Amino acid sequence: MPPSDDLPRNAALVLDFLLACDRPASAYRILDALRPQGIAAPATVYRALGQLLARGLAHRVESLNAFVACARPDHGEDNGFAICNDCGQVAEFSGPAVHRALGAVAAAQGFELAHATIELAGRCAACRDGEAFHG
Amino acid sequence: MPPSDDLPRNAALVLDFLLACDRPASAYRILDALRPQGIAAPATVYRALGQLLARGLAHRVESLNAFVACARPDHGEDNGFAICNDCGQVAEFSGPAVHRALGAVAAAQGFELAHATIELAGRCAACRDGEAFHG
DNA sequence: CTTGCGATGTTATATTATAACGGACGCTGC
DNA sequence: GCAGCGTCCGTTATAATATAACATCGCAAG
Repeated sequence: MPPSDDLPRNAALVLDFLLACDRPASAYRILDALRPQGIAAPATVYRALGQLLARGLAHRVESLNAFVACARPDHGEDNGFAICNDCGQVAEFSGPAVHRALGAVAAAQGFELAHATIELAGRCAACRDGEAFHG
Repeated sequence: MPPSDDLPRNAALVLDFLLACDRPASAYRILDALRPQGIAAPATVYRALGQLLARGLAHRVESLNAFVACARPDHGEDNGFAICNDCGQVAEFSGPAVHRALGAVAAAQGFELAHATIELAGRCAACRDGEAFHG
């Protein structure tokens, strides 16, 4: 079983909220959503997020200063995100070819790679299709 | 000639500072550095940064919430950064293979790619060498 | 029991970023 | 000239994001 089970209460609350959300949420948005559950301060949310990030159950989307539940907790770290500028949805992807290419770049520089942040901005297929109809 | 010449005064000040810096600087660090030159408020710095970003003369490093001068204003956009966790220095790189791979991932999802953020965290060659000596 | 540690609660503060307003300046058309 | 416009600039205020610091609580190991 995944280590999702022995999560502290607040981390579980935050993870549930992120999973229910279909898009990234800022720490303060999470805070507002979980006030009814007794979460009252930013530090509480950030602590819970820290636990989730450490377990790989959530990711930080740097270019949005926001957080998402991990879509593939089984896969490795260093996944990428495709962020739709129109609808705000985010798709997580793996991209082994991307990692190979990045590994090669790092190796060429003698850079010891610990973590890769890969975030694509653009328009998702659904929003492209929508636009085709409307103009 | 590059469009670096007809820069507004504040943008030129900020760019000079970033070029003099060998590492990323936060907007507030820039602000502090340029107070003697008469820059007094965050908005001023952010406006200048906006002009530089628009011209591709500087980049935002998302994972640091900081800014660097572009190391290769001649090359395309969407360059990547290799960020050393030890010394804080950042190397900008191009990586055509990376772009090809990302383009393929985007295409496979029907995602219309507008901009790619690629940031590697790890240890630069110099810091690795240093460590070899010290332990 | 008691000690130690991880999780939590709470307050305060630091850091990053933008909104909103008005003024100064140069340029263009008349 | 000078009216209109656009860009840049300065300033104040505020929003949004993130962490520091410290007290408490509960539980499991010894």
